[in-house]
Amino acid sequence: MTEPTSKFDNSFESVDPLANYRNTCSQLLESAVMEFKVKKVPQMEIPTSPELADFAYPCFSLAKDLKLPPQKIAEMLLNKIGAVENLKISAVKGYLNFKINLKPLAGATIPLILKEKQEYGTFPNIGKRIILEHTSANPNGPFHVGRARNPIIGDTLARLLRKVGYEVEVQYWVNDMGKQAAILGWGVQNLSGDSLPAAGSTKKDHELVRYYQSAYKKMEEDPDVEGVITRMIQSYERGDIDELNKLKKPCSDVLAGMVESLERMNIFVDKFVWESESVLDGGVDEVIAKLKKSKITKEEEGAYYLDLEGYELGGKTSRFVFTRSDGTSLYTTRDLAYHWNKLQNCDIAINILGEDHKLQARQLEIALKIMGMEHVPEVVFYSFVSLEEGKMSTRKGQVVYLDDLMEEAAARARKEVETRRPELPDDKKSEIADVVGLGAIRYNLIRVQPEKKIVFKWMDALNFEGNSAPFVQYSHARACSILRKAEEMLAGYSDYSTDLLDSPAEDELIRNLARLPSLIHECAHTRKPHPVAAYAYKTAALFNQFYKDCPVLPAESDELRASRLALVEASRWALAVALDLIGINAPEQM
RNA sequence: GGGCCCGUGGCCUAGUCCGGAUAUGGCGCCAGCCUUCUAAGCUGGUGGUCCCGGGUUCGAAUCCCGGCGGGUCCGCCA
Repeated sequence: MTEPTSKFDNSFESVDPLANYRNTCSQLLESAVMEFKVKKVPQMEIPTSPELADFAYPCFSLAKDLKLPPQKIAEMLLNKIGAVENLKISAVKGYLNFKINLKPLAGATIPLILKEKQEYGTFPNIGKRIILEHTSANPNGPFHVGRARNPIIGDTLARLLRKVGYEVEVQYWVNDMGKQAAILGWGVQNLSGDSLPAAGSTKKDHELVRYYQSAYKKMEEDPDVEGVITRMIQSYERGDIDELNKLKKPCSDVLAGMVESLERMNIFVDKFVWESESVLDGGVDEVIAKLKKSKITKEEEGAYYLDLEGYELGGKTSRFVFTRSDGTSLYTTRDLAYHWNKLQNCDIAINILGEDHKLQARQLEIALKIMGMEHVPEVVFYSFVSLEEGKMSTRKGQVVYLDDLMEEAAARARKEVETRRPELPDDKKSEIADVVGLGAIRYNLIRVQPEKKIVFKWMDALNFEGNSAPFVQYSHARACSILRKAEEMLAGYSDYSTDLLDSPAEDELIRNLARLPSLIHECAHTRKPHPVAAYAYKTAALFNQFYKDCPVLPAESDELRASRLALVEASRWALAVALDLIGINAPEQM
């Protein structure tokens, strides 16, 4: 199964306004370089600042081969290529620069966006199926912010992958076995709600986590309780269906509360797969049987493990234990069964995991290969969100719950709306506050590359200015406001001419709008969500610039007004598309 | 002890894979801009040993080696 490379393959003219130009430039470049008779496939790059060029080729390495100054090479290439329609090619400081003329670019980009609207940047179906697993948090209590990064990265990637034409199924693997499920189950069966501290919310996850916390404490204090819990674990791991069903109920209740939180964040799961299913349907037994046949499988006191000595896993790890002495399975075994099954039902499996799972993911991969699975899951790892005081911990009370963060964000946004738009009806205010507040949270957690750790600060999470979701949403709302007013004054723009858009602000904005499809393509295929946030911000900033420099409704002529209105609408859709990809709603007013 | 990841102005951050054009932007701070389409905005200024030391190269934030600091992992837990 070969993935399309991150290099663009130029077959998407109808989706990407830059595709034709990129194709042409690289062909011109390639044939010109070929004349030097060097074996080199020149790679174009996107220059740091867009005024310079849309594509550029640095001539330094060629200069070395030919023993000529880079600038000289650039000039020679320029001469060989000569004049090309719609392109301005120049040789500057050792670079061969290709700049697309604004008029043809605007003429290709704006009508395309106006036609596609929300579908701008949507690529044709690839005919491949992806199962993307994200979150899979234990259902024993509400989400805290430390865990929120997982669903946010996962959901954004799912949106990106769908946008470039994959069929994506999002799965959440529910850990309903394990010790934490037994503790929760014991708590619900043996504790009365009155004896517990009041819940911070009426949501099921917040209510039930009290049983978990209290049961955990009792288990630590009382060996009898621990004994009971251990027996519960043993019986359901042997496949005791009654015991499992008893435990599944509270898990499922907690999960319902967690899902509510996810949905409020615009995150939707297609399928929940229960860990216990892999035991009940024989999947785990199958895995154990397969692994036992491996040459590197060893046994010690009845427990079976893979001897991974030769795999260079680092540290002191060399064993992957897949059955206990009593023959029952471990979490990793069940995870293996889940993945065995999952991989059979998709072309590509992607998992979003915390960096603490790196070793485990590697072991899983090795075990899958030993079992004869030819493809293994791709994993996107992320670092943790911690507090300034340190790691988040539910038991130490050192947590910020996602629900509380969402409430606070919405409340803060509500206050802003109240002062800015006092005339709006109440429900409209609330609606805007929600969209802005929750957008700020998602934006803040997706804008940083996943491998960097994040220290949670209320000030950052609730930032409504600068590099933030509300900044982008505000630009979108401004665009919508102009369009609304245009409609009121019946200023249609069917006879606009993109040729009239030639100020510097318009130029930069249009070039940026044209880049969106290739950005989407790149981000999806490299599995990097964070540049989408940067793009949304950049587009909003350029739109604000345009907004300030180029009066739309008060434009000097009807034709100019019509043309600018077209650009406003195109910008509006690009902003909406980018926001949607990061799961943020684009309000029409705020 | 070993493996993996991170280390860019006071704070946050892009760029790092694939080395090149004056290192991207935000927050903060300072000075301006609301009688023209929403000031959650715009303009200008301030601020950098790209953790440190070597090496490779015409050229290193980027590649290699060695340190330092932080995160994370190394269970018959999940």
